[in-house]
Amino acid sequence: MAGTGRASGGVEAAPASQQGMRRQNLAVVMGAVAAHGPLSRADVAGQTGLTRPAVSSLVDELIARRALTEAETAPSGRVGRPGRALALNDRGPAGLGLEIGVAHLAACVVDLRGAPRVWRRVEQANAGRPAGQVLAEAAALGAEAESEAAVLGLWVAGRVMAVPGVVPDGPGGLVANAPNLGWQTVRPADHWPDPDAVPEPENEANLGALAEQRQQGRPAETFVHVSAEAGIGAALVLGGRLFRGARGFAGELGHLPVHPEGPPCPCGARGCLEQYAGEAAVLREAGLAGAGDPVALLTRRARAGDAATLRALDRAGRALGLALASAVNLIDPDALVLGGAYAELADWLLPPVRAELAARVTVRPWPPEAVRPSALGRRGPVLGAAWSTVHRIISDPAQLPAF
Amino acid sequence: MAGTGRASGGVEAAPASQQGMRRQNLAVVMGAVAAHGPLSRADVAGQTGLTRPAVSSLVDELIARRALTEAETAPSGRVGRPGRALALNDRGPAGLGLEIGVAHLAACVVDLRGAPRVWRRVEQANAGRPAGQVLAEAAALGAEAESEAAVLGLWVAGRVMAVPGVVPDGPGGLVANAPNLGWQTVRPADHWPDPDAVPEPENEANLGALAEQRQQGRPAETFVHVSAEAGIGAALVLGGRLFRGARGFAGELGHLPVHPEGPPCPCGARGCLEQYAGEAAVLREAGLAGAGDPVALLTRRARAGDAATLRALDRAGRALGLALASAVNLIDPDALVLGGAYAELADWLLPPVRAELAARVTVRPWPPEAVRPSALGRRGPVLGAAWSTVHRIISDPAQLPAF
DNA sequence: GGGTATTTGTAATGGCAAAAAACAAATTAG
DNA sequence: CTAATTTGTTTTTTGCCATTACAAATACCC
Repeated sequence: MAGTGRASGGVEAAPASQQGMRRQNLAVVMGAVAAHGPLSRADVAGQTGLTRPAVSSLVDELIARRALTEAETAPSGRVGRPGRALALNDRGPAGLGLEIGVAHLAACVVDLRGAPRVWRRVEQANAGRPAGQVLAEAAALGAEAESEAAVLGLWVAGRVMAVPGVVPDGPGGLVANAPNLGWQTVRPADHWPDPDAVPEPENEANLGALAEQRQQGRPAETFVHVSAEAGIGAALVLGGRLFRGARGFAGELGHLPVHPEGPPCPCGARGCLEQYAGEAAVLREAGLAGAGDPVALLTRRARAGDAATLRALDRAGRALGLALASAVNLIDPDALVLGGAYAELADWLLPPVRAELAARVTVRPWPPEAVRPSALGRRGPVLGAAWSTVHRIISDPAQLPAF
Repeated sequence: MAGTGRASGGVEAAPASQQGMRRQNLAVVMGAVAAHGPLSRADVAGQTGLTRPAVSSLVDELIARRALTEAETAPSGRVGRPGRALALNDRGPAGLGLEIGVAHLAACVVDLRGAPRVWRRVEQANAGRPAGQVLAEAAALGAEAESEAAVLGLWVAGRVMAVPGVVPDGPGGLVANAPNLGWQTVRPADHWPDPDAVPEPENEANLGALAEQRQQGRPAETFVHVSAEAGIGAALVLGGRLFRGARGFAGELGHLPVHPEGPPCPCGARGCLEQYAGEAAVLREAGLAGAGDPVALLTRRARAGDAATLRALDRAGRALGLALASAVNLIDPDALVLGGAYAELADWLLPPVRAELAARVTVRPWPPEAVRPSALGRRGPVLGAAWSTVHRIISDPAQLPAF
């Protein structure tokens, strides 16, 4: 995965060297500045446990690598020589996020502080079109965003692309399957015009979850991020790290058996959650035909008080709550986040979801507020894609080129 | 948790020091010897990437700490000076495992190589008795085992106790709730006669999972270990590490909603797995009264071909398969292990479990052999308790006293 | 059987990074 | 203006691994 490192696991640890020590301490300093705002060298020493001379040396290197900058000395108000504030460089390395959606392309660039500085979004239907064509357009959008970022003094140090599909582990950068786009084993590198700017693909639900984690001030360490586009997927963040499963298939929430003898699902089973809370099922139950943006349509009808729509949403919410009850009993997260289309329908989905959870999560305390809509909505995946590069740099600044 | 370290997570990493480097490299050497049998210093250097002089120095220290021993020089057959074989010391530090079951006490001591050297087991009913009394008897059993181990040249470097209940995180060593024993917020330290020999409590299902992981030659990195005693619990091993959830409640498989409108459960919900695959439910469905060992009774009846018993077990297996289908779709493990009582009933449970999984896990390949009975059966938890100390020593030998 | 090549383990040396100690610089308190 | 305090750097020390060199123990070859 991009940014947080794929699960390593195993007993076979690498030996520690002096370079490794240096590398880790660079990351420690970087992390302290990232987490606790502008700090002086002495503050960093106090926070991390490193000595002041060590911090000085590390900071020198981080400044040389354009990761940190020295701000002007702030009037501290306390006695003694004032420290010189260190902050993450907002005119240095940056992360590019791309997104290929069913109905849009998006790009954004964020600086090291995490602030989005460049936005691009194009509404266009991508389903069924040749992958090479779509990727070329995404590349053009990304190049535009990069050149606009260059004007702001930013240079892109990493590129990650959100796609609505399965992205297996491994260095290949392969999209194994993206049914809503009609993609099968597509390798972006094969179609990208600039071979030095090929982005690493990643599942959009995973990136949305990373974005959500960052968005929270004190992020939930362990949570489940549910995201509905055409299918229903969940991303698991466990102990602060994205968990992808043994084969990269974790989070297939849409095929949890909700009513064992329920309606058949194209997957071959019966009573899967998608048959109750999937986009097609909700539209069918509400008696609507899917013209235009189905989420907007549902929102309009629900707000107007249409009985069939409200009934369909309630049914979807109860089924979702049932599936999430299984997730909570298994995983014991401290939060559930509804993202994607569910975030926009939260007004109608949350009550039945919370009711089911209250009834079915009984062996541990479960406050209803633990399930909440995503704060980022549709921008989550792009932001997560861009942020994941920033996260990678902050957790290992040694990979930046020295000047 | 005992042995593998509780989830640390978070961005706040500790700074690396030279002592830390040394510490890690001691563990690297130790891990290489533990994983790949007897090795010479040169072999270790080749395997780990450390240089021979570094390995020499590290090995000296490990020998001084009684973690490694030098065996006699083996006739290698190759040209050149033969290396001196290093092996884990089987006359040095050891791990004590204790177990408090509903109907027994158990203790065992394993040496650094993982071999059990001392066994103790007492069949006795512990449910409902005063915790202090039971703990005193367990302490006596443990002391016996320790003194027998001393005769073999082993000294106990850590003590872990398996209990059928909830053990929250934190240093306290607290058993929050063990319904089958009738314990509520019991702190072993308060009742232990020898304050220097207080064991750290840990949930028995978790320890059983650790034991299972070690038992496998090439251990499954990510698997779910289902264990049925009176309740149904699951331990999750994700990426090689035990996962306990945000609050320590992960793996409450028994209360996954299997049939949403099913029979009411004491937990307050309806249709929980325990109402189909729990001990009480199976006995009721089979028309049996719980006299004596209920698992032995069920096995006997099933072997005799009793129709009601077979029907009850089939029903339990299908419900279990349904719940496990949810687990597989969510977690994407590469194996499911049936432990505890389920291991002994595997002949009758496996077919329906596998059938349900085959029908309901469709979005990823799922070979039926991926679900298998535990190889250790009832000894899993004690062994896991003892092994967890060994694991702790191997992954950080610096904590051993120097001589 | 003796010499040579090969491999192992140790000893001496060097380099690197952080810790410790000492010091210069910049501010506030009086 | 002086003393106290805090910051950041310079210098020295310490600890550990890498490199190099070397002694020891075996197999191979003649």
